[in-house]
Amino acid sequence: MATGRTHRPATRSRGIPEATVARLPLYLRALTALSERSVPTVSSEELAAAAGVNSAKLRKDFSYLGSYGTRGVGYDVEYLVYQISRELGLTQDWPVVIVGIGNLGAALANYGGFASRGFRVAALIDADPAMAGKPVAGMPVQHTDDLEKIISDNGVSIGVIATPAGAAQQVCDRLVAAGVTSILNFAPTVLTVPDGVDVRKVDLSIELQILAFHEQRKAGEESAADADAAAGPAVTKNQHRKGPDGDVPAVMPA
Amino acid sequence: MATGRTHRPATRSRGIPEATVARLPLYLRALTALSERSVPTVSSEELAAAAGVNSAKLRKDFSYLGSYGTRGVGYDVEYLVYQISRELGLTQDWPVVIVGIGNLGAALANYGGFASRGFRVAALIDADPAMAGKPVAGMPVQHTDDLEKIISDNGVSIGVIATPAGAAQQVCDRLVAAGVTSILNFAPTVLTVPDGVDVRKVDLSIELQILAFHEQRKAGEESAADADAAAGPAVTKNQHRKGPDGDVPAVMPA
DNA sequence: CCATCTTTGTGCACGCGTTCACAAAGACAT
DNA sequence: ATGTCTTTGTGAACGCGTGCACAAAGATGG
Repeated sequence: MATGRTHRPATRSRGIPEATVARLPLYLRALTALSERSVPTVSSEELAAAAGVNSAKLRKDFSYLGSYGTRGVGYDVEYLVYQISRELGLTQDWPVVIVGIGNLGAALANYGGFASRGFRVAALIDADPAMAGKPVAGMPVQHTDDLEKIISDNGVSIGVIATPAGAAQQVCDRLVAAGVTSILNFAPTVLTVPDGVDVRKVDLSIELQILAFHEQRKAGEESAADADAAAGPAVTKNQHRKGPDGDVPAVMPA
Repeated sequence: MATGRTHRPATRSRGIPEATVARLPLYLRALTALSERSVPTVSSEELAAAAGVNSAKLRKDFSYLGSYGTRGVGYDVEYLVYQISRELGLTQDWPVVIVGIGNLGAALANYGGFASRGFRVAALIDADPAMAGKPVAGMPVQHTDDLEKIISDNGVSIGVIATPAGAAQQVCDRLVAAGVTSILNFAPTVLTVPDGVDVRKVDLSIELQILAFHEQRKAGEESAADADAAAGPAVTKNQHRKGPDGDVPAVMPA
């Protein structure tokens, strides 16, 4: 017995499944596009195609929000845009700070998608004194020393971490201590946060590695038996069977 | 209908669950850190803590790869690093191209995490003639016209799309036609690709919106006051009907 | 007003992923 | 060698997410 049970049943979403929440922005984007083209109504089938999901899934997702459709007709685009926006909390303004104004941080600061939908970059923060005052995306970079004051003055509750991995946890701790309760982490590290703080991570390296896995698998299927020719000492350890896979693992580095 | 999209029942991983594959890079990172500190072995409990996952989950994940641990001791760090690397296909070199060298594309080009682990930026491609030849991350940007040639000359099978949303599908089509079978998409669009092509998307805006949802929920729990009748226009489902187009729907919030 | 047609909303079944809990396996001390 | 102790590997239960398939709801036309 190692640790006591601090079992949280995850986030108690107001009845809306997490998987559904993750798709709402997708629907919202598709709906916004329709709205701009002045399309009045849309069927679940059409909208699902535009969002790249199954239509049954879409209908079930919407059912968690309430009954906003009209049978025989479909969904009112404008109405749905509003409902989803409200559900996602996009009808209010969310000031965010970006910490770590390197290449990525600067790119994020310039990213239009931020401001487009309820999010406003309240401040850019960097630890490098040479960056202080320097304008990025039409906004002066501020020094990390003022982090706490910036957070509290602007009522920031969402922070974006784009620092090197080594600084991420420290920055995270300061953000949380200053009152930030949601963090979007671009640094390749596992962040530890107290209960009640949400962390989402975006990791370019991980995404690429997942792609590489599938890519390797695809390559291995077409021309089977050519990538395993690597030499290596025979290992008595792996006498396990791996199922129907014809893979022959037998290599181990010293 | 226009798109006859065949929906994939996910990828048919050769026995290794997709969820496990997605965690392997996480384990690999933690193991690499241990390796650099010359730690010889690690228990599932320790490694799980470092990777931020449940230890039982980690053991089950590893069980899909084979029996690489020693009971009573743990896992050999070096051995596991190698096994996971091999499983992910990181023992070989993956040339990638980045298309769309704006702020984000440039940031990606400079991102160290790319080159660190089997991935090599083979080329930077942009549609802007003014960018052509300009060095970014010590590498000259090439024009979109040469995309097909670049792909085939370098044997690129992984492409990164960092273009504006409007250009993404077109770029995607050209990449796929040229032989790319894995795409990492940063453009806020749903990409349609033929069977056999993997697409992973990274969407900053979506991540923020998901955070906003939880943030709103957190705020709403503390001060349960305005949830429904907030700023919503007085429109009910049945009354709401947009007449003939021309009228501006009055459903949008401030 | 009734029939028909379209599309939503959802009950249900199934499969995947997660977690628990424990037996088996090996290290280590005596 | 034998017993004890640690840690793995996994069977089994459970819960969530997905997709099918269909009844209910409403529009539309006669």
